[in-house]
Amino acid sequence: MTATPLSSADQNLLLKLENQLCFPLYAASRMLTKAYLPLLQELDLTYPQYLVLLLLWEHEELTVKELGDNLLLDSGTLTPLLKRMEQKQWVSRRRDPRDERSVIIGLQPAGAALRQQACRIPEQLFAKLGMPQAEFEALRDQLNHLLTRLQ
Amino acid sequence: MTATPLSSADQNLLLKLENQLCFPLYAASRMLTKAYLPLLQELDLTYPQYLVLLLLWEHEELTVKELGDNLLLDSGTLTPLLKRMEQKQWVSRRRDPRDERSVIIGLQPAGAALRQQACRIPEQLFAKLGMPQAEFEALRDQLNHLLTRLQ
DNA sequence: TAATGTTTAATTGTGCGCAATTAAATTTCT
DNA sequence: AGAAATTTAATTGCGCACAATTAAACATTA
Repeated sequence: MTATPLSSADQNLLLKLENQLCFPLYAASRMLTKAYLPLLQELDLTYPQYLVLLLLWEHEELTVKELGDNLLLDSGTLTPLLKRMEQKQWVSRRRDPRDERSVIIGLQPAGAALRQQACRIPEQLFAKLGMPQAEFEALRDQLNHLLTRLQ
Repeated sequence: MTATPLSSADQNLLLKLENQLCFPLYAASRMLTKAYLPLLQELDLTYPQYLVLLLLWEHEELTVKELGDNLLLDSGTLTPLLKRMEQKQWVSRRRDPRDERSVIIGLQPAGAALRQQACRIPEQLFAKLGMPQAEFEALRDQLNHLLTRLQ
């Protein structure tokens, strides 16, 4: 299969930021994370720390590996992040006695208690967005679909 | 306007990663940037550096402020990034003689020359995605729309 | 069982992102 | 003109992201 050469006019169009998929994705992601900031600051949380808690509120205990598989983050990101969360007494870290390679992350009482205050965040953010529900769900589903393509 | 309380079952649903907008956005953005990596590494570029060049190929000269307005990045991010690009002789940095507060970023020959190799990246990436064109454009347009909401 | 290969976290080093502060230049107001 | 407010970059400090390497634990296989 031979690549068709593009005219330079076509290239000019393709090189514009707004015609690409990646830039709007990159920028919207950062702006949306920024919209979370005031809500998360009340809980002294960063966005990736909030994601870790979302998973732990659902599963109680997860290994670093499992957290990484779910969040698509590696130990280079998670290890220092989890150590900071341990210092704040939100999570615990211990080796799995049945497989000493794995580190099990558990919820401490303070981390479990945060759920009460955090459980309103999704609604608050949805309200802040002021986006029709159908549009919200369509975009979310397309992004989840893209995500499966990218793995 | 009074907030309607949610059932705890509803809250459980809302707190799941895949039901939120932000996580798929955050994860897809990182994974898509990662898909650019092999293409950008051939040019010794990072993704945000590539974005700066996309703008300069179009406009030849832009101030740090204008770059920041376009990319939604501030000087805390751009200043060190542009200094690294200056060291590699891709861009030039000089004060605007008509307004000494502004720093004008221009293209150096090596930076202009990169365009020849980079102009194929958008097509290569689109091919790599293997996504129907209509789906690509719909997602891109929805993200651009979300982006205007978030500004 | 001993050697080989794989899996899992941790570590190291680099480059963003961004809030907060500082300092200089310019604009606006009185 | 002079004072006050605004704009613009740079700096500082912190927390991700992630590639690459290391080391330990476990699994597989000869």
